Amino acid sequence: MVKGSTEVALAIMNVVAMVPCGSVATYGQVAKLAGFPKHARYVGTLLKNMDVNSHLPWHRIINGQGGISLSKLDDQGMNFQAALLMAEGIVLENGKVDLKRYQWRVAG
DNA sequence: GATCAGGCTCTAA
DNA sequence: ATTAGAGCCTGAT
Repeated sequence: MVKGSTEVALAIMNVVAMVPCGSVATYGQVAKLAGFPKHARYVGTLLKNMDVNSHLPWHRIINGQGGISLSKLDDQGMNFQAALLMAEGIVLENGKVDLKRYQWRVAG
């Protein structure tokens, strides 16, 4: 992962890695915190390339509407990401997350 | 080297 | 509040 990664990728996955458990962050937020408010798309593009071995909370990254853009479905017939989110105590309503309740707020 | 596509967001009507 | 168009950047072909 580190090899071939640009400073943008490093900054993004750095922010993603610091997202607290039980909270979610939007692509734009991660990109902005990373220092690249325009790289909202790249966040997804990057996480897409990331494997589960990345041990990064990529599942905590969702779009601005609190919805999951992924199409990956698990045995439960639901989004694989959604399952991970619920596993952290996050409640999904209508397949979406209440950003007002779970969106990650920067402590500092 | 150029072109196309993508897990998005912002601004305008 | 919803719909439509433009913008930014990288990865793959």
